[in-house]
Amino acid sequence: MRPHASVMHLDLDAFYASVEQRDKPSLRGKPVVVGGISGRGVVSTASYEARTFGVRSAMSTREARALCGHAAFLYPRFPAYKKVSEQVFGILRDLSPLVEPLSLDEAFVDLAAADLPDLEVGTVTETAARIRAEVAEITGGLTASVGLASSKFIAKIASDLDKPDGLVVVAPGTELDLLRPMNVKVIPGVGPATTERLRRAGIHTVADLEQVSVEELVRLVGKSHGTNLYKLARAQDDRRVEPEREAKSVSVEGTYDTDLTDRPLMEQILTRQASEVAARLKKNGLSGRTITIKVRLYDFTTINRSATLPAPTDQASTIARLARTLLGELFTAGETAGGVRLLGVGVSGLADWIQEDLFGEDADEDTEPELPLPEPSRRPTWAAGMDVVHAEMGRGWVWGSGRGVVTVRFETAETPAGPVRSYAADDPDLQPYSEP
DNA sequence: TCTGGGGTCCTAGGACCC
DNA sequence: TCTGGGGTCCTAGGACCC
Repeated sequence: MRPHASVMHLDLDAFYASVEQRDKPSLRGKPVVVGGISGRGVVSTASYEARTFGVRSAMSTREARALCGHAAFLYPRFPAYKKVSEQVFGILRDLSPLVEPLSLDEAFVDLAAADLPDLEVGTVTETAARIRAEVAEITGGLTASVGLASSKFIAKIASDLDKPDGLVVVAPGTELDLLRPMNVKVIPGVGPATTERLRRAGIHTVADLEQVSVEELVRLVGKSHGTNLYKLARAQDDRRVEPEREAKSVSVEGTYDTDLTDRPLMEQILTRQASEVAARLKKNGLSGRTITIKVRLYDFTTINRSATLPAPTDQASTIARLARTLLGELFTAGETAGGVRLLGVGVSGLADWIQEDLFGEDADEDTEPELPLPEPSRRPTWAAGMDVVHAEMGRGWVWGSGRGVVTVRFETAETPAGPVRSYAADDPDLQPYSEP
């Protein structure tokens, strides 16, 4: 714990949905749900208007539709979110060299490393207010909620207290007053399983937790978690803001609308996923020794099987071959019999170097025949939400599609709400649009 | 048609080495 | 005729986060 409220936590409000409302003027003020739209999809982000109907992140899209059928259901547009995220991180890095990203929409910033006259409450509060204004300015109106406190733990809790568009400063010395009445669930790392264990021990609030000895907590939830909880219940947190964190694994997985049972098809899927993993490894100059496959069965039980190579690889063919072997072992053991809903491949044990290819063999020749694959929650060619451009009407986005017809609304962030038109799905005048 | 995808960290047991 | 102990690597599974 520091003597000043110099740790800032910033969180962009309903991030994906807010970017959609910015870029789709007709959706401003309306319920918007971004996520997997197809059979087994879940909600990534709901706009605040959709939240009033009870829609929440991680809820199945099916349930979200039942709660708020008139919402706009959109596929995520990651390139757009990434661009906004980079703009915001630019602002944060101009403020301090110590910025720790937690995701596209969330970061810690160490104000003690910023160029500020002092770290008094007034100064850091003004700084945070300025940053929030800059974020709104550069992103075209997106709001951020910010927490300022003497530690990461309290800053994170603070940013949540006045969402959306909030700014909360926890004055040094007042941390425990804030914390004690709160439910243990507010502690990051305390999820459903831990909450239940603590509940059975009669521990509900942080104040309850504070009464429990380390020994007892370790007995309840394990050594590492127990000692952490003991400290956090006392607001003891001296974790640093870490600007660079190295990746530890790279993986690709997909959930299929109908369960998979066909082994050759599953091998094809693994092979394609292995190529994606290899491409991402190469792009980042990484390679890894441990190949893991992940298989989620029809009943949601999850199986991982891994094997470790003598030397790291970034070769699609090597990853794919091993992945198929691991899958074969599951088939032999009869574990896939009931059907598989999710299949994935990952590489861990990463090194940021690649062993010299001493024998000049290999050169990844993926000559596997391309078979049609069921896409994970197969994206229609015209996915709801995607950007398009029409030869005469200009830019717009896909409102919906089906039965050979695409309906488009012609508007962008810079226009007023625009008109809706429908076209044949194969109309050559209509094309997907991507940022130049 | 309940339950995504990309991660991180922890635990626990067995192999193996000194 | 008794049954070390520490350390590291590997595998599998689970909890959790956004």
